[in-house]
Amino acid sequence: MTAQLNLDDTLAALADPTRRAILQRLSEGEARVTDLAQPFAMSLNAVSKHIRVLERACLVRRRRAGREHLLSFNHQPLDEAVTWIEAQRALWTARLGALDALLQAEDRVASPSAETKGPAR
Amino acid sequence: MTAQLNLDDTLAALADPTRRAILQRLSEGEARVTDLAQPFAMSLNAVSKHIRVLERACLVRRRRAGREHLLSFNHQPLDEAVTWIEAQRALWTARLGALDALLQAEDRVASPSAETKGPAR
DNA sequence: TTAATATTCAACCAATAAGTTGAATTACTA
DNA sequence: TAGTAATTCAACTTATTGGTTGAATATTAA
Repeated sequence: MTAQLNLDDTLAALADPTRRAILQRLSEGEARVTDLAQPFAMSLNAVSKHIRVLERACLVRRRRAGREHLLSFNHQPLDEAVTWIEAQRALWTARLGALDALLQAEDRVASPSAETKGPAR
Repeated sequence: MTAQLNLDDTLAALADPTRRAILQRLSEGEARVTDLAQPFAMSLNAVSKHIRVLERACLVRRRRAGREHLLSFNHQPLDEAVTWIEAQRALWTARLGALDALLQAEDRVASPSAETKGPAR
C-alpha cells in the first residue's frame, strides 16, 4: 500500500512547475500545506492535490501534528530518476565512442592506399 | 519555432514507459518509425504520436530520407533534467549538513562544562 | 502507370489531469 | 461550548493524453 517507487509516477510528478517549486521549498525543510500553498495563485485545494501527486510518487512524506500536516522531502525517487537518465547518457556516449573508433579504423584503411570507395563521378 | 528546451515537456515525455523504451533504442543509433514501432503491441500511429511527443521535448530529431524518417537521440534535454534534479539533492544534503552541524553545536553546549550560551532553562 | 511502402493527418473515444467551489472533518482557542 | 483554523472529500468543468481506425500523401519498385 506504500505506493512503491515507480519511474512513471516520479517523472510525471516532476513534470509540473508548481510541484517542482513545492519540492524545492521542501528541500529546505518541513512545511505545512498552508505554508506550501501561500506563494501560489491557486486555491489551497489545488495545492493539496499537487501534494497528493507528490506523495503518490513518494517524493514527499506526511506527518500529522494535531490539525497540521507536516510535509517533508524524500530524495529517494530522485536517485532512481537520475540513475535512469544517466544510463541513457552512458549508452549514448558509449555508442559515440564506438562510432569514433570505427571511423578511425576506416581512416587507417582509407588514407594510405587510394581509390577504395566513393560514388566516383 | 524550434520548440525550445523546456523542463516540463522533457519530464512529461520521459514519464511514459513506451517513450523511454523508444529513447533507449535510439540511444543505440538512428532508426525509422517502423523500426521503433516493431517491438510494441500498439498501432504504428500510436508510436508515431509518441515520437512526436519526444520531438516536442527535443529528445529526438528527425531527418527525412525519401519516404523514410530517420529518428535520432538528442541528449541535451536530459542534461537539463539532471541539472535540476541534482540541484534539489544538493539543497537537501546542504540542509542536512547544516542540521548536523547544529546538532553537534548543541551537543557541545549540552554535555561538557555548559554555560556558554543558549536559552538556559 | 500501377501497386506497395512509409508515414502523417483527422476524427473519434475513454481515462486522467488540473483547476474550481462548497461542504465535511478534526483539532485548537476564547 | 462556540467559533475558527487546517485540511480533506466530493462533485463538477475543461483540457490533455494515449489509444483507435480510416483516409491522405509521398516515395519507391514492378
